Amino acid sequence: MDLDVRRLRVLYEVALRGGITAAAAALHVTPSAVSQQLGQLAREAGCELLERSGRGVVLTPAGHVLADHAKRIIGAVEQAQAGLAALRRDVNGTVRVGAFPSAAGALVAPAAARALARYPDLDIRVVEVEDQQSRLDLYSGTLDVIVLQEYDHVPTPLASDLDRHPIARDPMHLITPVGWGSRSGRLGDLRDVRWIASAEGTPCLRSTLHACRLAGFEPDIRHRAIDFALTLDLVDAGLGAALVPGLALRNVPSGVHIEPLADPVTERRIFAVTRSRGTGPRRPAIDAFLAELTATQRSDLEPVAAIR
Amino acid sequence: MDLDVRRLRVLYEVALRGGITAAAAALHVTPSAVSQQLGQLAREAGCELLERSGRGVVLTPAGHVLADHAKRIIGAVEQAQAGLAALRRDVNGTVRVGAFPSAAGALVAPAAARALARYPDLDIRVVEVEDQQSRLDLYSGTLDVIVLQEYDHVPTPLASDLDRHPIARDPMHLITPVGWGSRSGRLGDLRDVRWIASAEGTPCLRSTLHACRLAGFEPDIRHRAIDFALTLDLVDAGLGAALVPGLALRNVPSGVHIEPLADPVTERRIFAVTRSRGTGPRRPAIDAFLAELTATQRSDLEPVAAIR
DNA sequence: AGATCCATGAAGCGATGCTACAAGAAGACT
DNA sequence: AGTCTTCTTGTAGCATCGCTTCATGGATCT
Repeated sequence: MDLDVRRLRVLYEVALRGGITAAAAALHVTPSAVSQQLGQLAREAGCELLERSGRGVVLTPAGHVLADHAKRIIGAVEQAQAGLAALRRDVNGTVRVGAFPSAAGALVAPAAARALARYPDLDIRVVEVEDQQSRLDLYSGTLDVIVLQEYDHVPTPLASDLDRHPIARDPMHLITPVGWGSRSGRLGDLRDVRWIASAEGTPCLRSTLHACRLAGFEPDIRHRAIDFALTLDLVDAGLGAALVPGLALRNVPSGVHIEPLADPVTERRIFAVTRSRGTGPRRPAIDAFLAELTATQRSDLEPVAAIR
Repeated sequence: MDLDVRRLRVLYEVALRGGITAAAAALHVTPSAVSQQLGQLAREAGCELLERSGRGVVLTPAGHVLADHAKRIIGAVEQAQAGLAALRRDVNGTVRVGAFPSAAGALVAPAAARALARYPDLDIRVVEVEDQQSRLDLYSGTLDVIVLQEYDHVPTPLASDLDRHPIARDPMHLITPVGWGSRSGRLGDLRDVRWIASAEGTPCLRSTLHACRLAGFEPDIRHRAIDFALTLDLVDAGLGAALVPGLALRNVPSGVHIEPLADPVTERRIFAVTRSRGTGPRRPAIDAFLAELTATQRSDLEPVAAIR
């Protein structure tokens, strides 16, 4: 007669991921188990919650309603745990952090190290994630904190039930082979050279195109690299110029010349996102880690100077 | 790592009933099971939730916090069920109604019969309850609707998370042995006769005393009856007069004379109480029953005329 | 048409939660 | 004081539940 909250969790995950197999993967069980739980839940609810659509399933109206309630219930449970942890006032438990590669290495790792040093009972787990996937994992509780980037001309919309915690501004840098000599950051001087940029559809590529067009030319992109380390290696080999955010400039090859991008300054903003706790405290462990993350010094963002 | 909602239910029940044994009875399990669940919950929570105090247990601060969250979570689950039922728009399931005896017989039973006749899938269960106990059962979900009474000079406080649904006003009647002749409802004429009243501490007794004192005398109470049927039998035997609410006047013995109590009119108000659904619908089944209950005709409240 | 992916069902096994019973602690009664 | 009662907690055993594995049935893509 009563709805089982554990099954509601399963339904919520299915609604989030859009399928039984995906939900099963997120829950670390087999699709069969998910299917059985949903079947039982439908019996408890007294009506069909999802129907087959092609190869997969879609939620019925009742399924959507119930999934929405499930979200609220799961939030209330998490709030209870947070309230309890806040009452104990001790920072422990696990904090799962998802971040894109350059932030993970330059920002999250040091912050995690500081937090772990300060709170011995803390367990921080860093996962490299894709932007889109990370939001699902944040909603489902697989992740507690995600670190996102936002290029200044591409604002990132954020749902109202998520909290935004600014971390840093990360200015773009112009990098060229040392053989080319210094350009003093003038983008316009590089209208006729070969370029290295990120893959189609990435915000980094859009940012590069945006900056070049502002400077009055269309870059001649010859090479594509998603990993900034590869970008640096390509530049080091003299294959072209590139625009790279400062955070990615760690362990720079010796053949790469770096200079800050002169006016107009192009930069990306880096921020953390957590599930919003409408009322009531967040888990102290999460707050402790966020404190370390947002306390990042400006110097951490300019490793260029240290390397040059 | 996660708090189990089923265990939170157990904790909530313990907080409500004030003990493990009482909670176990309400949950229809053995105290041992409750104790084990609480132990497991304490391990999940990471701190003690209750401590022994004398023969029983009391909640620790953490226990109170968690029980409070549990209440919210349970409410959210119930809201989910209500939302689902409202979506199905069909009136079915079980409605458990608690009422004091006279209302149960005169009001609840006919309303339940009408509701059952109109909605074949409905399952209504009427339970005779004590006022105090019924509120706990309402909170814990053992009952969905309780019917309470309120004498006009003794207002009944109601928590903010409960909804009040007025049903009827039930005026008091003056009943005397037929041999005494008609008194035309003047209470002052009966200052020197023997009286029959309810037991110490009952609101009915307070109401009788209040009415007599307003009329300027202290009644000479010789007999005590809680059940109004017994009161009527005692009056029928010529042992005294009594003040009885109209609803109790069913199947009146032939030797009993009934007349409405003249000014000042003393009456009790009868109302139903349900758990408040802050936002979102109530279960259609409960609404359907409430509709029948509040649609009670005035004629139902004056069976006197039909019997006289 | 074959191949692939996804959801669902049946059988079996391990874990979980219950009952029954016993023991210990703290009032209440005589 | 001593005994009784009441309440909670612990242990052993058993039923139920939920998972995995394996197999089946649709639906889409090539």
